[in-house]
Amino acid sequence: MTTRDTILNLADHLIKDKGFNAFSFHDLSRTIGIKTASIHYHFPTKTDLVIAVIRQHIDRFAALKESLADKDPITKLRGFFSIYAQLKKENKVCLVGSLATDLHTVDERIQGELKTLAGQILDWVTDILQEGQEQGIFHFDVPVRTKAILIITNMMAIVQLSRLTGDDDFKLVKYTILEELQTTH
Amino acid sequence: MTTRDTILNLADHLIKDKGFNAFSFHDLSRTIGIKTASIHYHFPTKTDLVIAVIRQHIDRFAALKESLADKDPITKLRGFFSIYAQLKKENKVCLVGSLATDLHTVDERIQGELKTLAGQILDWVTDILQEGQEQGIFHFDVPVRTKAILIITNMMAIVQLSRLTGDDDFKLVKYTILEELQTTH
DNA sequence: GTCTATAGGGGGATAGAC
DNA sequence: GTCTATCCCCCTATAGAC
Repeated sequence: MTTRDTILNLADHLIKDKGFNAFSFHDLSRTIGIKTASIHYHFPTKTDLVIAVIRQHIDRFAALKESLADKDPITKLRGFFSIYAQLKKENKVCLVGSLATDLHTVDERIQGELKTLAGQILDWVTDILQEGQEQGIFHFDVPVRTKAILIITNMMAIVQLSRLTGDDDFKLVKYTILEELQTTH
Repeated sequence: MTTRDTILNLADHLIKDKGFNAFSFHDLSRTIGIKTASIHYHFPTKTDLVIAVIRQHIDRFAALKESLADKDPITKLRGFFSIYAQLKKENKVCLVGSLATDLHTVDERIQGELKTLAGQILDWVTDILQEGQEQGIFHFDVPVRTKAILIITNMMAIVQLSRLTGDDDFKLVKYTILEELQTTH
């Protein structure tokens, strides 16, 4: 792995573990074993680094969506949930939630990139739910975009809240959503 | 209002606006019009200040619960939602969400206090849902504590996510939850 | 690409005068 | 209770050698 990618992945980890304002070039430097000045060669500013982190998420998200394109809606939704399951396993929160709470402290370029990522997530979950509803697999009474927001907010916040109420609450939420979607009311 | 309370309320505002690691004694100093050294007279350390902020939330939450004790479950739930509606109005996020994302960067005493607040919130919403279900006003198929977690996570995260997807999404979520709870499936 | 050295600012906290 | 003065540390970022 290139040094650039090592920095990128570690920054990604740190933002989801500690938040934007708590992670420093020294954190990266110490762990990777290069000096902070060297990091600036790969990413001129902290803003540039965070933008690259978000873009990596956008790319990986698109790749996940693509890899599941011909699967059934349940498999797609499980694929979406696996992102958060991995976060929970590492006791991290999601990038969108982490940066959204810090939104008023970051560069406008970061805010713009984050809106792109959030829009992409919302669009994909909306598509999955739409497809499942049309196939008679998912059942819900509210507009599909609204249902997508409800599910995304459940995921976003349970990785945060379960840090306080108990780690098992993540699986509880995940399974409940999957069950509830497939139940005929 | 005492200087102590002024500091407390401003710190509360800043944590929900910018996050724990982004707000400084200088922010407080500049706005209030006293020097940073004077703030340490009222709160020896930043940790002490944040703990006082959380305790104020615990007290106000208990007061809200008490003031609605003899009301119907729908009124109680609307009262709970009004906390987040006020946050959304000011484009802030909730204290629990803000500090949960920064959890690994704060003192253990803060973590403990925050767990108390989260537990209190979960208990109250669980009680409200239980009462509504027993009265035949609310309808849901999952365990009552689970349903409480789903609703709380919707609220926690929609104040974050709607910073990115659009402020109107808050009301959408609020009304959808209230409608869905009262719908017979 | 990575280093040393350093600039320039901001952070929380304390001592002691008033 | 609030002030001035100060300490010491951490932060992002840059210049220039290697």
